[in-house]
Formats: sequence, C-alpha cells, structure tokens
Amino acid sequence: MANNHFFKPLLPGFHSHLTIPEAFLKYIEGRNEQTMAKLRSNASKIIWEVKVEEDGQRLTDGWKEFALAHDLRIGDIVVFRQERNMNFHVTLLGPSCCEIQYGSCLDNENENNLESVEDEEESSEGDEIESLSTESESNQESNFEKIQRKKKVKKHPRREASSSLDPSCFVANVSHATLRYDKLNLPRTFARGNGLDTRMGEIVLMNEKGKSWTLDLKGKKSYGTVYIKRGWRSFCHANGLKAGGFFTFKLIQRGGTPVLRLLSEEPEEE
DNA sequence: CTAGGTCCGAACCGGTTGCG
DNA sequence: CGCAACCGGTTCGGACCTAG
Repeated sequence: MANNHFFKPLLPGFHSHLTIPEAFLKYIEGRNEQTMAKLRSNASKIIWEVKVEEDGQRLTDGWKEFALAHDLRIGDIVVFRQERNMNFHVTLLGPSCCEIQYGSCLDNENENNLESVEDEEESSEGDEIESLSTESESNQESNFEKIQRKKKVKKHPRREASSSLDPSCFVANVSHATLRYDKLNLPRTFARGNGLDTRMGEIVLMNEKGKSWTLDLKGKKSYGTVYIKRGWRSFCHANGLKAGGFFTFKLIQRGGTPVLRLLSEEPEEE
C-alpha cells in the first residue's frame, strides 16, 4: 500500500483548484490518463470525486465543493496521504496547527448515506450501483447538501468551537433588535465563566484603537442572564458595527470594572 | 427515532421617568 | 398633562439534550 504524503497551505483563491506538487507526480502511475481523483477525510465517510485536469496536476471540478463542505479557509493546511494511485486521504489542519474538529454533525449523518458511495468503489456491477455511478455527480451534490444543511443547524461550528476554547472571548451578534432596544445579551456561559453574572453595575467596552466607552451591566436575576444596556447602540455607531455583523470581544480585565475589548470583525458571513 | 424537557437569545410589553 | 424614551421583566420560538 502506497503511503506517500504531500501537504498544501491554502492561499487566497484556493477554492478554484489545488495543484499537486511537481515532485509528487512521480508517485502517480499513468497520471496523464487520470481524469478523476477520490478524496476522503476524517470528517465523514464521503468519497469526493474531483476532476483532474489534463496535466494530471490540478484538482478542479469538485475540489471547491470539498473545500466548502469542510469549511476550509485561507491559512489552513491540507495533508494528502496517497492510499491508492489517485485516491487520497486528506487531513485538514486549522490555524491552531491541529486537526480541525468538525464535531458529530459530519460524522453521524454521513454514516448511512455514504456507505453506498464506498460500495460503488468496491463493486463493479448491479442495478443499484449502476444507477449510483451514472448519477455520481448529483449523488455527490446531495451529500454536499446534507453536510451543508447539517452545518446550518449548528450555526457556526468552528466559530463556536474557537470561542469556546477561550472562555474570555465571546462573539456578539449585532442584530437590529440589539440596536433598537439598546441591549445586548451576554452568553450565559461567558457571563458565568467570568463572574459577570454577579457583578452588576458598569462595564467598559474598548475598541481596537483603545478608546473606551462605559456602559451599564445589568442582569436578570430570575433568569440568570446578563446584558449590556445604555450605551451599546452608541458604541456600535461610533465603531461602525452594523446590524447583521458578528464581532468578537475579549474580556481583558476582570477585577473592578470589567473591560471588554473589541478584537475584530468576523471575516466572513454567509 | 422521537417526544418532552431545558436552555438561550430575540422580541416584546408595561411601568417609570424626563421633558416640553 | 401628555408624549416619548428608557428600563427591567416576561414571553416566545428555535436549538439542543436526553430518556424511553
């Protein structure tokens, strides 16, 4: 069994295609005849069929779907392990240099519907298989939709994961309502984890340049929720935080008046 | 797998306050 | 006194969890 590897850092524009390193091509037998590559990852049991361009070096059609389904981003690193000639297992590494964790949403869901795709690889005949292979593209698309749909349910799996890694950070959703009522609810876990649920009074919000605003920190005792009042709207206006955006805040001071610093706007929103 | 319970945040409501 | 803005509490609906 071949066990050759190569890796690629994802650079701007990576969605359009992925180029196999020149030096790796010697491990691909008859690469000029190869028209399709098969990719799989730990995120699911899906076998992704990706078109290989004539020179046998570029993965094009299907790669974008693979990248989108795995929520790949600029700066991520993908490690290809050659399992068979043009069959690769792909390991996906995030900015933390660790393998990206997709949670159960990709795992469970795909257990059922993807076995059939694997069967397609093993078998060579039979009505069921034939119908699968003739519709392999749409089949792949439907798998893609299932992942997407599942991901939608969990709004921002990776984002949530990253914010949960650092308990002093939270992502604020600047909705029309928060601006209208001049009130921003703090996530309970964030408030509890940082002792804000017992420290009503004032809170300081600081923008990226270090300018600060003092706002009211209120709590709903009976429901255990904590929110920022009076000043949230003006802070948003002053810093150009528009409705519909997601902004990350980090608690940089716990003692005395708590201080939240605006880190940056979330890079993308769909 | 599904129904019921729980949690959470958005939206809303009614009382209070401030101002003309 | 009346209106508008503000404030704190409540309701509602969606997401998630869990037991059967």
